Amino acid sequence: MSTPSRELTTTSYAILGFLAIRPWSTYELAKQMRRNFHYFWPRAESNLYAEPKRLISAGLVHARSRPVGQRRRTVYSITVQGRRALEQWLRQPADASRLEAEPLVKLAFAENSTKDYVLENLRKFQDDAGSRLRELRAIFEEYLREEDPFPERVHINVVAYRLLWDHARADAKWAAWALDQVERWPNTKRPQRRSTLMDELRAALDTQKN
Amino acid sequence: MSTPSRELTTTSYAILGFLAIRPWSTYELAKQMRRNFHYFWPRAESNLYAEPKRLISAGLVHARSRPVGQRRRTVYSITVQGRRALEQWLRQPADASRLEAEPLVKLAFAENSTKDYVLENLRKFQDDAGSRLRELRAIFEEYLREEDPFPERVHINVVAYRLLWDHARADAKWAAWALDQVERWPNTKRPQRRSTLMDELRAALDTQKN
DNA sequence: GGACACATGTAACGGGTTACATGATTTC
DNA sequence: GAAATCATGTAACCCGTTACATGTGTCC
Repeated sequence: MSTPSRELTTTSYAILGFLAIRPWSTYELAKQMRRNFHYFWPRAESNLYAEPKRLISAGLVHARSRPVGQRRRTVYSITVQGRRALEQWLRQPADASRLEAEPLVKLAFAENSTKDYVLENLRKFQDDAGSRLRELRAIFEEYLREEDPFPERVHINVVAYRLLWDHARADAKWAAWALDQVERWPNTKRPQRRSTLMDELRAALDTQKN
Repeated sequence: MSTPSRELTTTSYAILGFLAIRPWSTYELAKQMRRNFHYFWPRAESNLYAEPKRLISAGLVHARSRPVGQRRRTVYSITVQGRRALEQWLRQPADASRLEAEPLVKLAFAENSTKDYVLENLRKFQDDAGSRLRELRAIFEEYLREEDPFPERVHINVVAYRLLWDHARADAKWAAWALDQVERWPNTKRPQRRSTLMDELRAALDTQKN
């Protein structure tokens, strides 16, 4: 077995996974990642231009470049070894998912801010959830019109997109509720009556029952 | 105004925010971040030992170290400038939150795996959501017993924790549903009847109505 | 007095980011 | 034929990570 000198990253395997579907040029890959992976594996596009080279030196991918004017376009395809490596990677347990939410960091220190700024922050969060919802709806409707580019993958995508949808929904709902809560604060430094807050906590705990 | 030579990161401001509550030693800070921030701003603990130094060189924090045996313990406190910097940072709009979900990356390439491995992956995801739920419940109950260490911050924490709770709930629910869906796949490469999948999509879209 | 968890870091490396550059293609 | 946008990268920097090292209290 050929151990690659350097460990590949999740991003490498994401590229490899796309190449297992069909050959792509880097730009197409980048566009595809932006469309599909952006919500759960966000990466700067410039980064994606470096990855295939690592895959090549590990022998998992090979490149074929044709001249286009003075430039050349490189199209990558997966090798047999690449498929094996991908399959093997898929057998390892995945790392836990990880959320990085700067809006929550700012909220956590609200005492040092004003209600107006806190509300503004929440509204932005809400807008953001709203646009995710809209984008996902557009994708879903594409599926319903049977215009999805890889119909043989529909079963997988339906399952995966559903989580993104649920997250966006949860975010939107929470934002509306949070906005309402913050409005009830006398100011950022002082809680409202503790008992009403405890009711909210109990309400949350109750949602687990069903 | 004193522009710090190097831009501070969100992690720096997170530390600064804690120091705005009271002075802490680095170790306490690390413990506190692990407890509270771990879910929405995960960072390796070793990283936290470097941050205060940057804050010091920006004049936002000062250190007082006392010997403890042959070592010394350093306790950091926020300066007046530090408070100003924190307040100013809180006024800027926050970056969008960002999810990195390797389990979804693996799911997205399920065609190259087997149902068993896909199911295993989902079960791990489910367990993970379950333990988050349990940990959050423990925290909530601490609040209900009025044993929370910073009662003057309860209003903020209730709002912030509620989002984490909703996410964990959404994850757990999705995992159960996804497990069921995957069971219905003939195999990882072939979808079940398309129309039943489209029904799932429509069901998702319907959730937005209420 | 050995083991073990708690406490406090340092060193080195690298993946990912931002910023920049420039060729090709379409639009008007 | 100018402007805008699509396509294809490179360079440099740095935050965060992993791995390591070692002191301190405490439990038995």
